[in-house]
Amino acid sequence: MVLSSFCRGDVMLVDVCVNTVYKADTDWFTYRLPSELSHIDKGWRVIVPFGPRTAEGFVWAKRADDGGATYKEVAGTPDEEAWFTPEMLDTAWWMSRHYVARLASCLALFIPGKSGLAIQYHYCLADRPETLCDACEGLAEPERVLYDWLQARGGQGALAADIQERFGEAGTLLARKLVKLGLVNRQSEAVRRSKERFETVYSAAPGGTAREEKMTAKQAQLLAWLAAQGPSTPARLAAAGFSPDVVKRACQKGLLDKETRRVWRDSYSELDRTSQPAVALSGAQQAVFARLRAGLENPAGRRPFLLHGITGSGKTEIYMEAAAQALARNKQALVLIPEIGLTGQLVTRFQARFHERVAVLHSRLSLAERYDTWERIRQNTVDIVIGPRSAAFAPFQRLGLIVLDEEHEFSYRQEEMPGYHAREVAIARAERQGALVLLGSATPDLESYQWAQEEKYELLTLPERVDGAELADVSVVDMRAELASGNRGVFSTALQAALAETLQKREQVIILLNRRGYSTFVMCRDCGQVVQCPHCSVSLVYHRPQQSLKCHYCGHTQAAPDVCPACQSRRIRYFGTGTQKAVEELEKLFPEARILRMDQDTTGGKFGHDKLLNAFRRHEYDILLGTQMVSKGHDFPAVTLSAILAADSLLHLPDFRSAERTFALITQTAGRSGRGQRRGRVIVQSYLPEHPAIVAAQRQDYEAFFQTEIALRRALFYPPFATLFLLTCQHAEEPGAQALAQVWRQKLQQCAAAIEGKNELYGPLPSTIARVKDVYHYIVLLKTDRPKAWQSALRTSGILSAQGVRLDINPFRLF
DNA sequence: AGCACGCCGACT
DNA sequence: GTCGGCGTGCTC
Repeated sequence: MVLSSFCRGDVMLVDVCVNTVYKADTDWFTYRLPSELSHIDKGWRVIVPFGPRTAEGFVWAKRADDGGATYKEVAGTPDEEAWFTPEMLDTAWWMSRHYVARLASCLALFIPGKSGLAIQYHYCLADRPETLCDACEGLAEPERVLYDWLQARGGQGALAADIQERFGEAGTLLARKLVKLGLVNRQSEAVRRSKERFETVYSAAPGGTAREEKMTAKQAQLLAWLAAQGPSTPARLAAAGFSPDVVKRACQKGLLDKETRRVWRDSYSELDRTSQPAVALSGAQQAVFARLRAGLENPAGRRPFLLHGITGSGKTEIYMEAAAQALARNKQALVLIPEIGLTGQLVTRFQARFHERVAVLHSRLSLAERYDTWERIRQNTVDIVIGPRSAAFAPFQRLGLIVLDEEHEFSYRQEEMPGYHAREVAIARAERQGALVLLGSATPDLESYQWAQEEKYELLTLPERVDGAELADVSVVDMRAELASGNRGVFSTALQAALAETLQKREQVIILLNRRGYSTFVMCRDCGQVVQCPHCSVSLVYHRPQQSLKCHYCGHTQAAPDVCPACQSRRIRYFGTGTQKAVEELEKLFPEARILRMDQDTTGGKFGHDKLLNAFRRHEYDILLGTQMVSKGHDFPAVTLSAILAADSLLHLPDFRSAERTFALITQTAGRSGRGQRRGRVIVQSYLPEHPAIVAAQRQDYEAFFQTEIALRRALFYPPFATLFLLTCQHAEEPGAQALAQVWRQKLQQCAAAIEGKNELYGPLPSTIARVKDVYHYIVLLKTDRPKAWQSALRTSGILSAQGVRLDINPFRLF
């Protein structure tokens, strides 16, 4: 019997991944399990002492004591069962090795908010022996004030948060000093960051009606109402005219059953839930779906599917059919989307078809709401989850399908450490749970398409729009010629003509300009000085509504100057066009048009995006002008013209993915046009119309773009042919950042000697934006065809415990 | 990240 | 002689 090895007297040890920042190369620390916690096992969340701190930890392994050393004890657990399933533990392990990250930080991703516990420090006066009186008398003034304040609070003491509220940041330091002097005791307590919410519900007791003779008229009414309406909360009963007194008496008489039940918090549950039946699939869709169904039926040897479907080809219908198939097999489906709020009607359509079986995880949900949704997933009460990349870590136990919509989007990569890619995590989890992966895009990531060519993925295509709609007609306007002919505005003559025509026909327009603000930089005509952010190495952007200059990197704001800050000249001018100025120009050109601006500055609040997009959909506006967020997956049938004002803005960035991003941006924007019965037009304004990315985008020819770009990647040794390791070294002083980068370059050079294959090392180089928020950034870049060897070499290089160094594997940008 | 230890300069 | 600066090292 397995239990025999756990007999009484055996001391059990656990290896615990501590979920806090520390500088050591180890992934776990060993603790003793006290006998009252002997039920704790692999995958449990625990509370452990860690140095002078109390911390949250995750049990990685459990074993019998070898008597070799003494260990601290596990202090407790916040849970009644293991938090992590074996599959989650395994996925986290894979992530920690693949991304060269700490195991605890990978495990933490499986918890909403990355931690389930908040550690509260509690200070109270020590029982003061007489010997300490002197210390007390000799206190300096600030400590004295805190001491007296604590004394006034009596036995209850104060939390660190209370002290900070009263005395500010300095209060924490004062409190520590008092602890050191022995005048004050500090205790730590771990509290759960999110608590379940319960509500009371009343229902008619089964035998209640049999006692009719004892019932008052009101009570009879109450029972009848409950019989009709079902179990109800006190609030609902009160609203129906039954006072708390009536309910209480009825309950005492045994007429009612009182019950407490868990409430699932979800501020999105009241969204549009109009029912929509399944739509019949077209021929091409059916062919694609047949492959997917075969994949769902026969998991053996199955690869991830890449669905390359042009814009408007009905990818969402395929996702829904595949999800329905998974549900029919009693499996769960996860639909990942780049960012909620920018997903058009995908959520609405899923909810319309699958109703309450769908849960939406939203980046703007509160922590409590996220916790509740995770609990519902864990309890298997939802079958379909739609969410952003963080949803890839939800506690599924019977996944049948993972969909990544718009799989090329960069928001699938997490910028904070560990810098994972949701596609890679999805594939890792799917392998472990036997789920099918479906990646969908009109402009697949070059890497994904290459894997499809190499048959690591199975390629599915939807080459035509549904209902015979035609792809929009794309024309490119050479802005150099426009400038030569004397038009210095942001709207070319061709675009102005197209706008006039479209507005006259009462059709809608989407215009993309990838820069927010009014003017993109401010320069003095006499000394040539451009106004820079005092904390970052970027120029400040003029925002007209506030009459201020803003930094788009750190948020620094200052008043817009009338004279040059450097030479006091009055010949200071505003250059470049952002969305604010573009709207202003548009208003001058078309005074009658109703224009809606959409960028980060106009989309605040929980439903910021939805509000604007819905107003545009209701045709309350003629023109939608904004940053990239206007180009993402929306479906507006009345839009027949879309335009990109500065299509080459991304091409100037020093990044090997610039062309890929430009092609995707143009194609996606073009896809917004002509989705209804009328054919759409697209106007692309560029100073580099001959660039291959723009030429291919004009023809909407992904295949051609892929062929030229992949050849470049191969020749220049870039992903998918190389794996990139990007080290970013940060320091408050520029020489410090450079020196740190130099040290790491040398370390990498030493590693390279032991790793065969192609390894190319670059740097130290100042990052494109050398300073952000007063911190200097230098980079070292490694390109290699031996990623596995480098992952293990870097793991033992001390990088996990190094100060001011971060490592990204295949980062989504290099600058 | 915290916090302790420890090794040198400005004060009683 | 000692208070306190922050460099270095550790967290089972």
